[in-house]
Amino acid sequence: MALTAVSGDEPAALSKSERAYRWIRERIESGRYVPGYRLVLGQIARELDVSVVPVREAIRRLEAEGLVTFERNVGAQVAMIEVTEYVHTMQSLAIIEGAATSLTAHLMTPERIAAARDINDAMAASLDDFNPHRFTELNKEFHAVLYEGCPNPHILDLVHKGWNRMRALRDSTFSFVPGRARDSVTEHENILTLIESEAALLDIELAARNHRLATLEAFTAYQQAHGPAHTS
Amino acid sequence: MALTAVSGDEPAALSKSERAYRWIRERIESGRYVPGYRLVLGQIARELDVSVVPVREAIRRLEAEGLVTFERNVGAQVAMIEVTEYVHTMQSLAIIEGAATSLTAHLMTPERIAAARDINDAMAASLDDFNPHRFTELNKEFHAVLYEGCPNPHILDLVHKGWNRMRALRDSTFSFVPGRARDSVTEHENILTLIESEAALLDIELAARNHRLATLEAFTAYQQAHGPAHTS
DNA sequence: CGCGTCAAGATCGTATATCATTTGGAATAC
DNA sequence: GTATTCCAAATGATATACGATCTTGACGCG
Repeated sequence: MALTAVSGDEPAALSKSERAYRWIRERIESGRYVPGYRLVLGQIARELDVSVVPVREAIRRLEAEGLVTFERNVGAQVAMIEVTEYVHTMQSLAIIEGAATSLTAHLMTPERIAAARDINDAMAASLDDFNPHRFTELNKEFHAVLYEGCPNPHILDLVHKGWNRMRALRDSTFSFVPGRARDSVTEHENILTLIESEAALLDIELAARNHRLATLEAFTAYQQAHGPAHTS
Repeated sequence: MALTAVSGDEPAALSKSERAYRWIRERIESGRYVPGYRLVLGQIARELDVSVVPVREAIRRLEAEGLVTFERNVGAQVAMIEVTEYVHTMQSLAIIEGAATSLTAHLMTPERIAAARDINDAMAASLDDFNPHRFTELNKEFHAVLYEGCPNPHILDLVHKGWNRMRALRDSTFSFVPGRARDSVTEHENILTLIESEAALLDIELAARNHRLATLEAFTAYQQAHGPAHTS
């Protein structure tokens, strides 16, 4: 009942604040809003055909999640990541993702392991004709297969947030450190073998953790050698 | 003018939205707003002598942080924690806090270790004439000494957020599981010994992790035996 | 006596309006 | 030519107003 169709459209079961949130977030995650991009309230409000109030709320949520930074009376911009923060985030991601992987290990079916191995094979195949962006995508998929079944949703959430922070860096470490990709594929296979053989969970956890820490070390070593990249 | 000390002054270097955020958060963390307490926008706005808009933004931020839950057209309330979520949060806290502790271990000065030991001695002394609330406070202080110097601010932040979630449960596990407190003190001393003797970082990490996991297991075992407590 | 319907109050959702702050550039003085 | 001051446009911050939705309890019917 109550066809109050005066204003034209119903709430669509989604508040405008929520719509704004998803809209902005999607644009950040898809890369259309690059790190440092300035989010102007009025402009976004016009594009979404809403007032600024819901947009403000959306940005506040994104701020609390760390996807955007905010300065009073100045505005919001897509969060940037500096080298030091990258290192810290990678380190914590190593710990959390390692734990998530080991917690998921005994739930891995042969099918899922096969799927992971397929992805890793694709990564190996792409080593010639190397495309960092593509490789990073596959890398993410590979690890997602290993931890997405994690029975602890809280840890899973932390892993996702960690990956989100990483996206602020254009194409992850593989863009900078050429040799790292090949080692990475080898370590992937090693992790899969551990899971298949039902190795001790701690061994799996440490393998996954050290895999990521090795990537981080490759990055920092490269930084040392070549001077800081233009990450700001 | 200035009927109330808070009205027409200058911005005081703090936006109203920010003030509302801190005000609500302080009330939640101090326990004045217990889990489940309903946060009514208009009421809070009147108490702070501001309009509802800044209050809304504050609550959005708190929502994104997980301190409050929100339902459309119904309102916000201080986040509650159910048993299953408690287990998941404790598990992730075990992992993160263990990592934080080991990362901080080699930065621990003899003074800080002594401070931690003093706190643990106080915990031991309070075992007779047991007060769960007091014991929980000391427990938090003890661990804080062990990880607050963590060089990775990101991990430190995660530890804090984990503890925040825990507060939603009245007085932690020590209220339920009488025997656990004594074991806890022993394990604390064990951790301190490991740090003092500069044991392998992994051993320290696992000791800290298992210490918390043991508390969790004591809780779940108690749950099994006595039926679910009234945690809602 | 129980259940459905409806109306009133409470509360949330959003738009509009106004004030405050920042920022960039033009005008002016040196 | 450079530096400084000041003004105006852009943008953010907040208040107020009104419509939408939910909750609650009264009322009538079976």
